Amino acid sequence: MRTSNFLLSTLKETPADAEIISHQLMLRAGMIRKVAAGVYNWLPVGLRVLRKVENIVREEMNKSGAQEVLMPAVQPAELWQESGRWEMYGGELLRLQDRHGRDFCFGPTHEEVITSLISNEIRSYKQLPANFYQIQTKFRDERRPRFGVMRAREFIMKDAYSFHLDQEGLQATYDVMYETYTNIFTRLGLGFRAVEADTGSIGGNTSHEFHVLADSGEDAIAVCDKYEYAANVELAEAVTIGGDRPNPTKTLSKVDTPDQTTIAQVSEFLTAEVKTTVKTLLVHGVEDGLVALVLRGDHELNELKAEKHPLIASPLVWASDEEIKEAVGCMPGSIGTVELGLTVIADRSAANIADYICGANTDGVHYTGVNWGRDCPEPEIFDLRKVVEGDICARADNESDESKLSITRGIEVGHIFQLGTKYSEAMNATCLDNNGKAVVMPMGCYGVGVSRIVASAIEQNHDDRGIIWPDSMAPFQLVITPIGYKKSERVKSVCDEIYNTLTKAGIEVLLDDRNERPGIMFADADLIGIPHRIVIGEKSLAKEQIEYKNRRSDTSEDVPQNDIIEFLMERVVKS
RNA sequence: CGGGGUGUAGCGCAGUCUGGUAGCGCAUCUGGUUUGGGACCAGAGGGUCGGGGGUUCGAAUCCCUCCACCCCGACCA
Repeated sequence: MRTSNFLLSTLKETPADAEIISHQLMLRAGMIRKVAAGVYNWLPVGLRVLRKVENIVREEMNKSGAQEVLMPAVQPAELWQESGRWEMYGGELLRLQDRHGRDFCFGPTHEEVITSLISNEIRSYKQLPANFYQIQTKFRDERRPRFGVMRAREFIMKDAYSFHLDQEGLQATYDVMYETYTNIFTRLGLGFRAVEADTGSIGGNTSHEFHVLADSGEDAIAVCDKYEYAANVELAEAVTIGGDRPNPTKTLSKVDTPDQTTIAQVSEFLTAEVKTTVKTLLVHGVEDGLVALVLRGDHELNELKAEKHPLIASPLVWASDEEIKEAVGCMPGSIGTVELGLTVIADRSAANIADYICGANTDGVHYTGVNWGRDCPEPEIFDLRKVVEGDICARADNESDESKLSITRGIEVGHIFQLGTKYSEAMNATCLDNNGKAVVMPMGCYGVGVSRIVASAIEQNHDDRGIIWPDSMAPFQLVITPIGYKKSERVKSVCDEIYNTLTKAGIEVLLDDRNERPGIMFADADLIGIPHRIVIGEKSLAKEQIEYKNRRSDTSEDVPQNDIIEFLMERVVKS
């Protein structure tokens, strides 16, 4: 490709509304342009990268034995009513009506469509297992789209759905997909990690997320290398801290704490360590009435864990100030475990401390020296809190520095689930087993955020000059920067010859034949992140040398003109 | 959904408080001088000042209203 025939819409200045580096660079490099909140145009440079990712995903999926299909983006409401998600899915589902007033939605995911399709196509266990995928535009009406294509409303996703005779078959395909995803992200040249994950609204049980590791990631991941444990913080198990609960040593006493309502205020006012306080949070129960959740003052509630408790309403609903006043007689900030009169569920660590401080259920008053079993009933114990850096790994058999969790951040680019029979049951997807008996097929589902991968790769690979693509994703492998293309016949003919030879050899070459100053051409090539560059000018040709530079390296090297083709063929990865 | 903020040329911004013919830098186009890391000179084009309504002799500026976009939050006990 020649730049004279290619839309290189680079920007010198950073658009004001782009917050994170990948969004800024995608705009500056002329990869994307915004059409509406969370909706983007892909320009030629961007689309070339997107297609690279798509192709790698497609190749690896095909290798795994999955079959490509294409389902409609617009789906009839009936299918969603059948699965029960028309009501459940909420605001993220973009609902539409056709001219007859019939309800449709723009598909945010395709479990309904595929299950309905396959239930008609697959009749016999002999056709199983089967795995179908597509690469397609999805729409999820995010309440807050942001970060460019990282969290867009319209985006490209690879989604796959597998069907099985039994759980064993599902597990086997799940393992194959785990392997396939590992291959995909390895081929893309990304630093990533597979982590145990919550299954969220899609449903099902076993699940792993694949995260590209980056500080700007929206997810926190707890990792312990020693025990090979990695889990999304949403899910990561928090173990009890500090052995058996100590015996009480203090007596229960009431202290006035006027206007002290937060943990920080109370602990400072009473000159006590934060971890000797507990906070009592009131939420709605499954039945009418409130349930009290007790955490150590320095810990935070993990709402997803709380929602899994059978007595707690899901989704979690916080008690309002009025409800708290009515049930307890005080405002939030002075609630405690003594004579509370509500069901109490305590986090493992909160249940394991003695002589703690909590509210006295009267505004401006707290208790000190509170002990479970003596001053209030023993609580029900449940894992309620978010893990924090330095917690002991749930898989560890002893407490040591090696068994401590570290927390890193990641961008979720892949997610694999074992769905079980949630959808096949609802939509009656059965096949006959070898006894001629109808069996509801267990399902798996496997997603890759194709457009998000593009952004996450930039988060991981950039410098102050721009993007540094891994070879596998680069819009072009090589850029030829001539010095004096329009002035020097010799420069022009050498450039054209190398360009033609390499292009014929299947390498994607960008020849910068604009009549620009070298500084502009260098800046553009660096900004759009082409991994390999050669510079051809009269000066070096006089020495029969051609300058080569890798985008990642600070220095260039001179290559004899006669060896340049061989040199480049060796270094530049063919697409 | 709650809170905050911003809408002026393709991009980045000033002008709004205190009403009086719409500006700057970058980009674009023309001519010239340049040409190894975002050049210089001269000239040119480009704006319903987010939309609608109102006040006024006169509105980018004041008032009302709608819209779009961005940020923060959704942990308060």
